[in-house]
Order: sequence, then structure tokens, then C-alpha cells
Amino acid sequence: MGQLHTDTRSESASRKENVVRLWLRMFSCERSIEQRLRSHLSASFGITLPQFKVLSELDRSDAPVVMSRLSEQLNVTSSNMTGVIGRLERDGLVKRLRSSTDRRVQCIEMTSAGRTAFVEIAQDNVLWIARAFAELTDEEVMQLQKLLFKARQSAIKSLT
Amino acid sequence: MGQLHTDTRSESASRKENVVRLWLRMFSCERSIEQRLRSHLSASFGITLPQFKVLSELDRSDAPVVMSRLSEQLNVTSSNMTGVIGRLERDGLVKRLRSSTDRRVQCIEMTSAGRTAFVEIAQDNVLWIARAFAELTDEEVMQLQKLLFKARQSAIKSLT
DNA sequence: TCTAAAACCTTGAAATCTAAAAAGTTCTGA
DNA sequence: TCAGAACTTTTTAGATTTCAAGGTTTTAGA
Repeated sequence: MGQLHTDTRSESASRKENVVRLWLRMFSCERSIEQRLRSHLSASFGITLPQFKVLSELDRSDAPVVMSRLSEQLNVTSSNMTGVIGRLERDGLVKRLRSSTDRRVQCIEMTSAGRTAFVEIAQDNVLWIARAFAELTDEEVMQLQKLLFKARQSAIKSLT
Repeated sequence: MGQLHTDTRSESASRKENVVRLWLRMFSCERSIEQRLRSHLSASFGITLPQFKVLSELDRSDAPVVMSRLSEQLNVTSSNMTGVIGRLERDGLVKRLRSSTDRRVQCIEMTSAGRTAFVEIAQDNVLWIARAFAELTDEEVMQLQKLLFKARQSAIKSLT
């Protein structure tokens, strides 16, 4: 259990090695899945992953959602969100609504076409994700969830 | 432990829910760390994450590395790699070498400037990553590593 | 009230990324 | 031998992403 020959204050060499390996593995795992999901969404539904994520976020709330809230939720910059929303609007899946109380604010709302498209994609998406993790036991799924949550907390807290 | 009221053949509703939550969490965790790492690399060393990854891959092998191998290792398309290598070459960190035996192939090699830059960044990078995961125990690091590996295997195998 | 700071969104520039197609090279089989 | 298939990289077009800068609107303080 304990590290007999290394001090506990500074990181041991093997700890560092393991942590780097962990990061590479996390990157590779996430990327493998994300890449395949992007291809699947694009080929099957002609939509991009960020666009689908925006629709999911809009679906989660009943009322129109403020731009800044969307970029917060999806963890991207607001300038990024401007572009994604612009293309979704161009394709007729969402509508921009200027808030009447605060005219700086843009609220985003799904159109009925957007809602129709979303329902179909979301149903497929659950099955697709279930398939991706098919070889993990229920317990492993829960454990991985818990550890990833803790890892994220650690990163957020430790990095400035 | 078992699910008494649901069949084991099809996925239960709660299993699906958990798996989707797992995916969202994996995405969010990876993204939180990656985003901060990008900022750090850019601010401290004026280099991008993909560029650093290329240098790492070149460092791992003694001989020059073929383009297609790089894009395989980094899990990106070859057209993407063309651009990244182009910018690294422009900045004098790598060199392109046309293979003499097969003139289709481009081999990539670090310049001495590239090697110097890489050593400094790599040293810092280990510490940075160790800090990111500082709040995980050694055991949790190993467990997460193992589970992510298994998840990746599952995704690769299950998705066509 | 008036003005400076803050908040919200957009624009512009540069890098990353994918998919599809093109261009050059090598291999293969009649 | 030689035409076509297969392989390796690049080009092209379009989407995503960040950062820096700018324009509007709101808020808060003098």
C-alpha cells in the first residue's frame, strides 16, 4: 500500500508516470467515442455534435435559453456559440428572440422543425451510447462515473 | 445486485440513463482538463496542444516518423495532420523528409530547435498533469486508468 | 443626472478538425 | 508491359474553437 522509499510530500516518479498515462488514456478514450459519434450524427442525421448538444440543452428547459447560459452549459466561448446558433438558425432548427426586458440578451428557442428533428436524433443517441459502453458492467459504469466526477473536481480545483 | 424487475437481454431504462450520464461526464471531464491545458500551453510556451502532441510522438521514436503513422497515433485525419505539420515546419520545429524508397511518403523529424523546445515543455507538462489529478489517490488513478482502457475497447469493438 | 464600468453578444483572425476529392506513386494482374 | 487498383499526401470547403477587439445596453457610483 504505502510508498516505503519515497517521500509523500513530493510526487514519486511512478505516480507521475501513472498520472500522465491516465491523461493520455482519458484523452484517447473520449476522442475515440466522440469521433465516432460525430461521424454517426453527420452520416445519419446531417447534424454536427455541437449542434445536437445545443438542441439537447434547449430541450432540457421549457423556456427559451439565453446565449450566455448555453455557452456556460456547453463549456465553450460565447463567440463560438454565436457561430453554432447562426448555423442552426440558418437551417431552421432554432430561432433567436431578443429579450424585451434586457436588449443585450438573445434568447434561443427550438422551432417545431428543430423539435421534430431532435426527438428522432435523441432516441437514436441513447441507443448509440448504450452500444458504445456495452461491454462495461453496471458496476463499472457507476464506478467510472464517480471517478470521472472526482477527477473533474480535482482538475477544476487544482488548476488556478 | 441483480435487476429483479427488468429483463437482462434488453437494456433497462436506468442502465441507459446511467450510460448517457457517464458519457456526458467523460466529455465534460476531458474537456475541462483539455481546455485548461490548451490555455496553459499557449500562454506559457506559445504552442498549441496538437502541436505539442506531435512533438511528443516524434520524441517517442528515434527515427523520423511517417505522416500516416502520426495521424493514426493522434487519432486525426491525414488532412488535419498536413496542416499541423505545416505550421510546425513554418515555425522551424520540424522538418519534412521525402522517403527515398517510397516517394509518396513524407517523414517528419524534429529540428534541434524543436527538440530544445520540447524538452522544456515536456518537463513542465508532467508537473501540470500531476497537479490536475492531485486529489486522486494512487489507487483511484490506477482504477480510472483501467476503466477508461476498458471503455475505449468497448467503444471500438461495439461501434462497427 | 451623467458617466464609467460591467455585461452580453458579435466580428475577425488564426488554428484545428472532418469529409471528399484530387494528385502523385506504387503495386498488381492480365 | 501496362491499365487499373490501392496507397499516401495534399487541397478544398465547411464547421468548430479560441482570443482579442468592438458595439450595445444596462448598472452603479459620483
